[in-house]
Amino acid sequence: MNASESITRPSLHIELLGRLRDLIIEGVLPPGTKVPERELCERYGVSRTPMREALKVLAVDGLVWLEPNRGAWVSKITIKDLEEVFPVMGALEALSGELACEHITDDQVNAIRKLHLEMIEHYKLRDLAKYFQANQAIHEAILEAANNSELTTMYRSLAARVRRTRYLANMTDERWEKAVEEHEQILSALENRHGAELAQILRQHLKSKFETVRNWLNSDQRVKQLTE
Amino acid sequence: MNASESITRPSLHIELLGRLRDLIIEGVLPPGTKVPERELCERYGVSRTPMREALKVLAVDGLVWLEPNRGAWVSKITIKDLEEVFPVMGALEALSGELACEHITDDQVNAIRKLHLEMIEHYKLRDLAKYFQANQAIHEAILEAANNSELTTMYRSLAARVRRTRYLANMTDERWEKAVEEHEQILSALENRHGAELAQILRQHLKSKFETVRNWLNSDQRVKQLTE
DNA sequence: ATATATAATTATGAATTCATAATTACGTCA
DNA sequence: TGACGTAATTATGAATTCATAATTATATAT
Repeated sequence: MNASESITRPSLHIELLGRLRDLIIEGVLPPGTKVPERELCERYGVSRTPMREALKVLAVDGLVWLEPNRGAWVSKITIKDLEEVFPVMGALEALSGELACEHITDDQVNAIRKLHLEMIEHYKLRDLAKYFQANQAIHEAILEAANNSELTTMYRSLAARVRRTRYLANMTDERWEKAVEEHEQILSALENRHGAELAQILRQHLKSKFETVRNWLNSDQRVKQLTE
Repeated sequence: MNASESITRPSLHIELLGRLRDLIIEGVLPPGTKVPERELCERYGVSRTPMREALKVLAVDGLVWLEPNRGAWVSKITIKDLEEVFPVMGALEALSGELACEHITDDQVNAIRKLHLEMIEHYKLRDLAKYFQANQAIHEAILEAANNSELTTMYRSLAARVRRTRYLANMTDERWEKAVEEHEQILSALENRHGAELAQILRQHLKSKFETVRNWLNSDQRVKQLTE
């Protein structure tokens, strides 16, 4: 018997996990705020049990902070946190580049090239939101090509935490241009299956991104918003 | 007011998390077995609520598998899983080497040298258990010197999963000798703060380890034990 | 008015309860 | 005997309840 077709309703805490993660990543629940447990339970029509199970998982993921007997709080993002997260993300991204070059098919390269060209269009039109979307899709496609689910899980978990910094608003024209140039190199390395080179570029690419985030975090109002 | 001294009792699910993790890593609960929820609740004198919270967290960690409406099962380890885990561990270990070389103090190097010499003694006496213990302590010390809590968390989570393969029994004399040689290089690179070199050695070191594990997994009875 | 002590309220952590799904035991019939 | 269907049992998922910790409101004294 093959169990792959068996009908399984996902449990409530798994469903909630997705919703809560989105609320935090999208910034609906901003860093530093208390997670309104009762309110969320009412909103999603569930009892506290699955909600609290989901919160425990999010705590391990680093998106919320559990204060014993005082409830759950949305994690703040400090510069120190990012200084720790980025090198790890860099290592994972470099690995994803290496593995992608080993496994990637021509079809997958073509798909990425298509995304790349779309991204360039968005860049030319200075459509930051769409640029960002295409950008993210490219990195996801490389991850997909790397074909390593452990890597994917870990990378996504870190990416989610960085994403909610919404650093994009702080992207300078100069930085943007550089990012696009780096993406040309990324595509080229992928096309030629130059794993080591791609790893190196992706690391550099992420380092530049970190600088953007760092600048963003250093601007006064942002520091307030995220760390108070 | 400084909250650093405030008294906080850890919640039950956190306590349980540690106990359960140990039970799985130590092999008391072998891969593929059902997690005896009721039994464990009685054993630790807790209700099902915190126990189930802990299981949800372990599921995210990859140590247990939750089958909807059928309970929790200790995750099996397949060769395919390890083929995914090892490259990721390699990348993380390489990073830990790089970062350690940037930050490590002379005291820390001395401590590692001491551990290294102890390890060599255990090797000469062919005391596998003690050798393994010292070995693990060295890798932990490098991780400590890297001074990156994100990295530490991720590395430990993967290391725990690999550790429970108990591959050591399968270590050949030849392999053991090679491992010791690699450790000489590790110490030397650390002493000289050669980050890139250390990263490279650690990656190689882990790759050899993977080969040992792979051989171990390929021996018939082990495959049965872990995957049936 | 401000600080402190006490009471009322609310939120949290965890046990318990309950509905339902899954499993096992039993009985029937070929 | 063994395949099938049904009943009894057990386990699971989630809601509810309950004891206690934390917070807020109120009262008292300086």
